[in-house]
Amino acid sequence: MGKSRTAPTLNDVAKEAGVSTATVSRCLNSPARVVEETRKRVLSAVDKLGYTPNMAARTMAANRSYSIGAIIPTMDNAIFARGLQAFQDHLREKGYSLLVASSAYHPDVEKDQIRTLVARGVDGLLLIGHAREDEIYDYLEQHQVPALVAWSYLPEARQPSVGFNNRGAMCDLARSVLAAGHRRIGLISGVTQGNDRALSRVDGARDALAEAGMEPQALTVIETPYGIDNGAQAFAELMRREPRPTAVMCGNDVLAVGALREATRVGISVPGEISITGFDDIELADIITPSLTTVHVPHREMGQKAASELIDMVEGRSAGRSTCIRTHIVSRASLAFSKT
Amino acid sequence: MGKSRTAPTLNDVAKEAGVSTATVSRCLNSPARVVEETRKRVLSAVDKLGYTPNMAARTMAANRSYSIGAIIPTMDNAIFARGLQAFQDHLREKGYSLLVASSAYHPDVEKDQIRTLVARGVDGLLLIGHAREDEIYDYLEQHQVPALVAWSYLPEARQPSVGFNNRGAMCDLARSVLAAGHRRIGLISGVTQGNDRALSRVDGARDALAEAGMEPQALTVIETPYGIDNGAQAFAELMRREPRPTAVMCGNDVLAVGALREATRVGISVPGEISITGFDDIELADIITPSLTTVHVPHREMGQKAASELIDMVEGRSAGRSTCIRTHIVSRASLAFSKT
DNA sequence: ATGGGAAATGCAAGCGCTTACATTCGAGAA
DNA sequence: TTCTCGAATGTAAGCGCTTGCATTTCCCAT
Repeated sequence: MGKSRTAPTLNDVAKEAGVSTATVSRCLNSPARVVEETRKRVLSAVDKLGYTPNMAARTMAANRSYSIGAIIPTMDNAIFARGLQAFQDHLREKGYSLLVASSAYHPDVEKDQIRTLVARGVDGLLLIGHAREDEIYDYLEQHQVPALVAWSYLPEARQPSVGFNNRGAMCDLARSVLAAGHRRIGLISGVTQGNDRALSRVDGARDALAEAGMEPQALTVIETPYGIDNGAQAFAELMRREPRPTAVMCGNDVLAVGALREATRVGISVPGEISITGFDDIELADIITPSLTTVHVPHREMGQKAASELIDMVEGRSAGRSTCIRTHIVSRASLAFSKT
Repeated sequence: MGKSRTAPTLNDVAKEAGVSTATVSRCLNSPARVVEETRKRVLSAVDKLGYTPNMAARTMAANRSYSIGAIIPTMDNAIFARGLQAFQDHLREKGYSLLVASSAYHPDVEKDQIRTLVARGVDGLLLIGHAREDEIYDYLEQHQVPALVAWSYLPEARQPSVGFNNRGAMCDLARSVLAAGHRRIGLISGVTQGNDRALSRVDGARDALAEAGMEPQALTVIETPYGIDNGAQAFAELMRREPRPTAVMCGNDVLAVGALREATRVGISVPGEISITGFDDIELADIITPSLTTVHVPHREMGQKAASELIDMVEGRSAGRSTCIRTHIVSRASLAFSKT
């Protein structure tokens, strides 16, 4: 309503309502401490003036920003985008805002972003995966910024995590592949350097082979950054290997889609000649032809749980509990019995 | 390095370097105003103490936060995620952080988010589409927060925009459909209420029909929220209409994928019996079978341009220039000549 | 009536930084 | 040598809010 050039402050509201700024502040933050009549007066003044608290000032005075930072490798990938969306929805419900940064899978960038977000006074931080210099965790501790790891579940790690068992899930999937009679398996992994999730998935596949009494060489691993084209290229390379694998497992669905595309391009039938598996179960997995056998990860649930746990930590209700989100294998067309 | 319980402040640095806080501040913000020798001393003190400026304090004192807010309908959709990624990359390069909120296509939620972000002191705001109460623009003006609209280009609108011509692009695409001999066309649109992009796309399709001298009834429009399942459902409904359309244009690729899936499910051949088109050219469009004829939108370019324009506005270098991003039609398998 | 004590409110000191203005310094001009 | 003036630095007043502590108010037991 006001035609004032500058936004109303707590002081303006206080004057308007005929109380002190302290009372107005209390009205807004712990209404119970203010008697009803006063509260009404204050709130109507707030309304009349169209007052909105200045968060920077509040942050400074209370040393609390009601904002949470999240650093994810990339938003390009539907996986993170979806989880992040759920995370932010829940945050918002609880009155927190989300500061997002993305590291492009670059440890140095991530480190920098962490400093930036901490300097911005975030109350808590969501990080993807555990692999990270100890120094960073020290820094976070020193600054008393609670951090929660997601997309990975490692209860014994220094940081609490809300995620899933990448290794176990991949092992289960590999068991299915083995059960389908495949004995020469290719694995297109994401870059494992600084990415514990990618690494765990590789380990999981190895576990299954070992368990079946097979030699490690039965598994040919290629590492490549996540991306459709990279998946396609890696697949092409695997096809040149002798002996050719009869099944290609992929570190995530994006790589798998690339592999599938390449197979189609060069006329290799899937799953006729070669079986392919993915990981994550993004929408794409069910849409593509042939549909992808993959590991379903409940990203929304994870984002939601991560938000609520992180808020509990921030508000001192928890010292950091780890939660394991259950995944399951989704069997679709791309995996079939080995013909050999 | 310090084992102090609390982070070092400007004051600590000043003491360490034997100068006043003003000098330290100047060192950090306008180094040229400080003589070299002093600067060196200060910077090494900064280093030694591991000082990081407190952004809340800075925001408060300078009335400048070096953060930009973005409110997008959803991150679930790959389109926004990708554009947003580019946006934030560029922001970061220029020293800005990104505050993200999503409105779930809900005007009220969006309004609320705008207030929240303004209260948080963002220096500028990125909004998707123009359709919005005037009151909101007044509010933004009153608070002197520059806002830029993206995903839509409307040079004559109140707010500057960096986007593309939704109407023109859809019109072009519809021309191709007509050129392929289709005369009964179905259109699965996103919800147009409060979504100028969706509405423009419908208008664009109508333009092409009118241009070809066809009656408006030749176009059957169904509105549904974006989503694969919704696209499938809408497609099913279109198939029940008499006379059945020979081509179904979709408001975006996600809807188109749904339509395609439904066609496959009920055994309607695409493009044999029915042609389908999308909009956006997400990765999916090229992966799916049959591949989707669609409008290619350079999202990364748009995000990038939006960031640089918005920063220009924030830093007073521009009063808000609008930029039109060029789109083009990508012809793939899903559109073919009408057999009838 | 009155004293006591809890509840409600006010007072004012910061939070860490920027910046207008004041002061100091040094070098060249007179 | 003294004066002038611009450059370098210091001083200190906020920015808008929260919160510990002081003060006032009000209700009830006595």
